[in-house]
Amino acid sequence: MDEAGSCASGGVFRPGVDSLDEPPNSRIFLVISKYTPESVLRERFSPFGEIQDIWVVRDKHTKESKGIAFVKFARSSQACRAMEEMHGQCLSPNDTKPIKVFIAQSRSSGSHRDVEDEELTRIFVMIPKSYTEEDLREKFKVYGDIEYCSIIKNKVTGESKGLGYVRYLKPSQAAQAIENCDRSFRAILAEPKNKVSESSEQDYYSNMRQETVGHEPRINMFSFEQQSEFSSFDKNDNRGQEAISKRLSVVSRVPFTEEQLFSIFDIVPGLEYCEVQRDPYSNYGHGVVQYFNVASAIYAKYKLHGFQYPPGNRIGVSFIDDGSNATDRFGNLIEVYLVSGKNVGYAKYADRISANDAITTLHGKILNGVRLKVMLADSPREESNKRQRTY
DNA sequence: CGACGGGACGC
DNA sequence: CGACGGGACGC
Repeated sequence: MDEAGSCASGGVFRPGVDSLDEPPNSRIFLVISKYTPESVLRERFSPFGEIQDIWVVRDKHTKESKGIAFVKFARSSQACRAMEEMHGQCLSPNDTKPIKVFIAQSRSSGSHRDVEDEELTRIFVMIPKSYTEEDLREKFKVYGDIEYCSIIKNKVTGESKGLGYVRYLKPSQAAQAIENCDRSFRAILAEPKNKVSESSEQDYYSNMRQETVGHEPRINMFSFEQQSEFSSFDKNDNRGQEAISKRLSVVSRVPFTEEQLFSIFDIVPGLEYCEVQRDPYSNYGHGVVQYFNVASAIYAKYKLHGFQYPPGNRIGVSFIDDGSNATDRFGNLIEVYLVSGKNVGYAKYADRISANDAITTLHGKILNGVRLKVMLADSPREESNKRQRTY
């Protein structure tokens, strides 16, 4: 590229190859079974967008699959959604291991390190100097769940430099912001600030456990290896004043049985019970699902709202405010919601100080190679906007 | 004459 | 553990 010798025969410029990473982060890297054919990949990944290329890597001589594949999408948001939805799934019932899905490293980078969410969820934008963080949030919340917004300011005068960051919960949301926001924002992915010192991740973990003992919160972390297959679409339509709780209301134009309801929601660990409520005056299905904890309910709502069951019919899932959520802004238990990659967790602290302490200590730290997100789980008093915290 | 292009975080 | 083919190229 930089040699003066132009493009002779050696270091060729191959448009076909270089376009593999155009636009950036539009190609996914898959670890799959050696027996999964390309047709299955096409079938399972085409719901996420326009597939431009599928390549199952094979041994040059034996032609046997190496259990690796690349799928190129037209857009980065499509690749991100495919990753978010398909990682951890089994493509076939007789597969022994769930598949892994990552955004592929660009070919020119040469690195084989997994691309982490940290690098895919924060965007860097140019904004009018008059913008506040709240203005920024208002402009960019339509693209997804914002974890935080920040603006670069002069440290002495406090005046904006016209540059800002928006951190989303999911890579697909950051990608959609970049793809769809006004061009005047010049939105791009932000370079990670701290070139990760993953060395002390074990320390953070033990710190967390110590704090846990000190303030007696309950922390539950779940591993959701098993996910299901929905072409989840508008997962973002429920950022209203919803009260988070362990109970979910399920509605459908098509009636369902208790067994069917159970089989759907049992996908998420922690299901306590479910029941169907028949409305004799309509043919709609209505049910109530309850989990043992809020984290499971949050995750279930996130994964199953908009799920097609039966195919072609989307079910709606929303929280039922039954008071089971012990969050309290003036009183006792403060809930903290944790997100670590594909895991979600939930903790209760005795007071706001302890909760804030946990947040400042843990938020953004790298645990097991994944960036922790720690937020207050509920804040019904906010007059402006509340965010949905689910991933 | 008259408005384009620029762009990085308190450790 | 689990990372890079195929095709055909400018008058």
